[in-house]
Amino acid sequence: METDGRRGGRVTLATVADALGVSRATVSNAYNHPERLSAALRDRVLGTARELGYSGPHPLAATLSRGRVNALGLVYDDPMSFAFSDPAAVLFLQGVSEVCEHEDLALVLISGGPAGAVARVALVDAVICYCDVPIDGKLAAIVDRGLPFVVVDGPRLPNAGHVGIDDRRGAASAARHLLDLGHTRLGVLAMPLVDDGWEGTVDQDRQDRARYRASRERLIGYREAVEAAGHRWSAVPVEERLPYGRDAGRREAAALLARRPRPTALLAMSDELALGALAAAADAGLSVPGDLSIVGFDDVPAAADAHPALTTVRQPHREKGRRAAELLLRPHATADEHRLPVELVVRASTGPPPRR
Amino acid sequence: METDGRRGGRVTLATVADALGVSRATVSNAYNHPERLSAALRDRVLGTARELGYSGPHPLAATLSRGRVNALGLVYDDPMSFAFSDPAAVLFLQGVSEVCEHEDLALVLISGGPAGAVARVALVDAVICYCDVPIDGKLAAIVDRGLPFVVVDGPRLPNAGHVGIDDRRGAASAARHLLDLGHTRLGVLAMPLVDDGWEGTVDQDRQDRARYRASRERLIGYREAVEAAGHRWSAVPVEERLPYGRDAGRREAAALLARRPRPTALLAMSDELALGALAAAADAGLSVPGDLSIVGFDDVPAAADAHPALTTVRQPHREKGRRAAELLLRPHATADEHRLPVELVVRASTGPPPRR
DNA sequence: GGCACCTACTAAACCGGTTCAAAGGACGGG
DNA sequence: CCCGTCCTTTGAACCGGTTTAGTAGGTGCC
Repeated sequence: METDGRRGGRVTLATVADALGVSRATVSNAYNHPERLSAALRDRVLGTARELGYSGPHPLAATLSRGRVNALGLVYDDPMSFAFSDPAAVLFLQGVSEVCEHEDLALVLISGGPAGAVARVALVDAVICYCDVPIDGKLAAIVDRGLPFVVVDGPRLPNAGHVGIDDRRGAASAARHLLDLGHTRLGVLAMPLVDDGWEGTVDQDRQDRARYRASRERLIGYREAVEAAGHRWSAVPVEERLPYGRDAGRREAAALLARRPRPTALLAMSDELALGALAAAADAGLSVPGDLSIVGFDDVPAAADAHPALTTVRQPHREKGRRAAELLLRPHATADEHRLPVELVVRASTGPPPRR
Repeated sequence: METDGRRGGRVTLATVADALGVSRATVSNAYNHPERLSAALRDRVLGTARELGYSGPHPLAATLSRGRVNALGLVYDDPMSFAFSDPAAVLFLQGVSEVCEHEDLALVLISGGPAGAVARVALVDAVICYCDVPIDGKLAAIVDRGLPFVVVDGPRLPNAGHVGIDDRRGAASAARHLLDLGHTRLGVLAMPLVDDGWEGTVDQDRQDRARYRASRERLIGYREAVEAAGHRWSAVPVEERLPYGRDAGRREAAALLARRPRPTALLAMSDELALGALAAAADAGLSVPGDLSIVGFDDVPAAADAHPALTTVRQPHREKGRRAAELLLRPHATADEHRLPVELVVRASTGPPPRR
């Protein structure tokens, strides 16, 4: 028997094995299959390990043999830190982390270099792609590595699970709500549609080129409802500002409210944008919903707390996170596509248009 | 030369090496030290790899040799999913993730089993302990493994970095603000102090036994200010409710407001609790700050958006996250203790006590 | 007393790479 | 023509374990 014991001073499993004159397999078993050892030997092994300052098998090495790291990866298409300023993303993360917790998995947030440097080497068993599958390096890295993954809110991809909502229907219900109330002059607040740093009023071509499937679908939903009500979509101004967030919403709304005739209702593609619009309305001295109705999308917690409370389209963010994680854990226990329900939540930010 | 090529069908580095009749070292170099190979050979290696469907060195194996995983761990003492419902924690996470992004590191969220099952095997190079170092399994696992770590908001520990704020001074400034305004009947809204599921009015013994250093320090800060103003601390009721969050704040405040004489000002140990108190005031038909003043702690974004905007103690959550991460990346480039500034932000939720 | 069967433990292959010392060959200078 | 250098490439050790097939020794059964 010529194991190596302590090489370079590090205390490894072999060190312990040598100290006891047993094989490395035995020490390994003491940790991983205690029942395979006699109680006496097991205690001796564990005792000696403690004395030697050995804190158990190196997880990396164990993992290499076993082939599983017990971790779920999450990639996001903006820098990961942006996710933390988007309440919807935070809820989604919460859902994912609930499952990870329950399953004793680590949750690995992957961002880093645009070339997917981190994604290429991240130690994970599977990946949730909370993004619209931009064909940038991150996803490519995941696919190349052959890791199982699920796409959330993006397009369906071969060999990948899918979780999403019916964005089109949700958007349509928001628009229909306003139209039913009698509004005829609408405006739309959009998130960044194309990654070119552009700001302004969006024409149809740009709408069609929107990078995110969710953005495109929501626009189509609005459009279908507007046209179904007999109005021209081209008469509905769509504003886009950078960066994504409340301030962008405020500026978009300001631009729309400066138009004459002024819109009487705004469709925001997210609650963050809608909350910005609320601020813009206050800036302009308009009362909501007296002078202006506003509908959001997402139903984040702040929507209900807003003044007035925001009418919005609810989607189950946490549930999306949970489903995505579960889809990866039990690939075949369930359909690999999940379309979660959306629901219009009417609160206090919408009402009939002003008398005139 | 008798490498093994394709074993079990998996395409490994050896497969590629064999296909080309070169050594594994050469293939490895093609990926990790391209400059050491002639351009011709390098291209041949990479080309063959592509043909064979080899997507580059297995990160796990590479990592085992190198000893570095390029990932930072984060442990939290509640289930990780709770962190996502605490806006202060979310900001902290954002700070950490900014640094990770910049350094091309993955960020690993560690929760799972109370015994630290996940912490014991998580694949990380170092750990941020965003918690008060409860002596539960998670931290023990980290220490056993000999991983470098930094404690945030907790006690100073040997061989560990530290990031925090002056909780005591921050709390004292909040209390002093109210006392300066002329308030004499105060009440305190506390987060859960001891992990025993208890709810009610907290006596001094329980205050001293508070599990979290930050909780203890904030209480001491309040106390010092109160006593410095010549009042008795024992006359200030401290309420504790479960679980941590806005609803707990609402119920704590309701309890305090039911007292006779009624407190004219509330000190909330966090903004979440303060926002709950705002709701409780509305429930009770009290105007803020006319009938009741409220001071929070944290200055989360929602504090400024509240109605009325919340007076609170600002602490730099994101900066805490950044510092913690940087401390681990450059252990000696900087002092291993960081005490960040706090600052009272006076907004609209505080004013003089009602005339009578 | 002989044989099948357990139990407890071990040897050796394996996981999939990285790295370092050294070897082979080309090249330039004297 | 010989020698020292530089550039490529390689063999072999190493990272720190897990696992499988198999061996020694004891037990139960007839």
